[in-house]
Amino acid sequence: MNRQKILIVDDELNMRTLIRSFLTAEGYGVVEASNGLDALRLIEKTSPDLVLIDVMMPFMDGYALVEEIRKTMDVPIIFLSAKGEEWDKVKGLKLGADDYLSKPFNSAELMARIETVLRRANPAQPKSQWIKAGPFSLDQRNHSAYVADREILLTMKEFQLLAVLMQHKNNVMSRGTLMEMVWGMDYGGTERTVDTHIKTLRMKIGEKGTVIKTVWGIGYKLEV
Amino acid sequence: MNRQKILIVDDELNMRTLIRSFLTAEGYGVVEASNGLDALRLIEKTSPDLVLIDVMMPFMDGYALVEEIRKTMDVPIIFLSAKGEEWDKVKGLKLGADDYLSKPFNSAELMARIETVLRRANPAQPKSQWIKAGPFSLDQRNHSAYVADREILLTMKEFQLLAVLMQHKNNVMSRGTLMEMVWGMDYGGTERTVDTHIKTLRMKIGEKGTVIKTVWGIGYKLEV
DNA sequence: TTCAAATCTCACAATTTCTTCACAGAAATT
DNA sequence: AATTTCTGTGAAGAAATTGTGAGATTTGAA
Repeated sequence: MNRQKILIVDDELNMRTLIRSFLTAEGYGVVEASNGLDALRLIEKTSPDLVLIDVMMPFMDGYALVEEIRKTMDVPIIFLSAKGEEWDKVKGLKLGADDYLSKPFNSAELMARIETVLRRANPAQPKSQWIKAGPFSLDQRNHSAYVADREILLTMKEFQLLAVLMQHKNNVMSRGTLMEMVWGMDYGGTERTVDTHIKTLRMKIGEKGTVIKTVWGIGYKLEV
Repeated sequence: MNRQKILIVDDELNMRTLIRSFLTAEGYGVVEASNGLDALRLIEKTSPDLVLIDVMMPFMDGYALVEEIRKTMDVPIIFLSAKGEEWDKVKGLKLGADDYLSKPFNSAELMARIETVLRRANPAQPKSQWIKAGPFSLDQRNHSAYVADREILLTMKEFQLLAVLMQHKNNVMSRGTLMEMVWGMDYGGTERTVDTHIKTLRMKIGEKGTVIKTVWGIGYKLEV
């Protein structure tokens, strides 16, 4: 759950299998795509932490894929040059890739590049991406939420509201404070909106909904 | 030492005395001025961390005073509206006040505003909010109360009533004073309401309920 | 644009808290 | 002892706050 996801984009099944075996052995999660369109779809859907892209692929080649990805996402990208292929380093990096690697490569090489790129991508917050409190854990980057290993799907407001409550677990938060922290300092709406989101949060959390306590006359508290 | 200084500007002595008792009980340092000119002089001299200003004052009213202060200082300011007066929120805040409070107000309200404004002005002070007296301890921020490590659930009025008694432990508090401090200074209800809350407080406290002594003909006292 | 999801608001129901009152009982006063 | 004054307390209902469903509005993606 906490581990980082890597998307492999390569049209050769053997290559994907090989790389996946490297990555899973190191504890990374792996998602695979055999072409550019699948890759774009999977990036949307799974928000990988890193994308490995083979330059030479049918239909949409690596360069084109990077261009597409960069229109919407800022995910780190490493290029893999095809076997024996001439590598145009400058072209790849200019297009927005973060690093490149020429086949054949060995696992140590690959891991070293991956770690470097990932570290560069999240410089000062290796763990602040994750918030944990009681049965909850949130991945702020992926916007994914778990209640005791069960994933729940939250909207933006619900997610942020839960995040604030978790960051201040066991502390009462007034509706005003919550409004300030989630909606912004000078939001003009009614504070009762908080109640509505608390309602749906409790519903989505399910059984354990009672962990969000109402503190009468004050606000809400996440008690864990 | 490190405690924060608050300047009270109000022409009514009673009001200043009342507010001072709130503030000193909370550990703030207090400076008082009865008019705008004195206030300006004291701000120069003592550099308070916060200024409480009554809107209605002879000679220089609150609005004029804020204008003067803002010419040289950026100290946080909270307006107090005069008794029964119509509050022009927009005018006050536009002029540079950071918050406002309408009389009658109670100590908890005042403290909440003060803390919010001070925190906003100086965002690095995790000041603890615990009050202790005898077997009791209260966390005002979390609205949680303990009797000898056992948590008891108090309503707002009960909590504030106990807080006031604790802040003045071993001193007799008349019903009128308690009313003033918990309900606000010119609350219109009957003082016997205090009795009812004392009753439920004693019940919730349990065995040790007798620490709230009745002082016949005068009021109540927390004896610890 | 057009649609669907997300968000916000509102009204009313449900719940909790607060206040008042009346009367019983205790303490002081005569 | 009788009387007066004050306090304890249970209960009713007033008031305040929260829960919630439904519909309006906004946002975001295709």
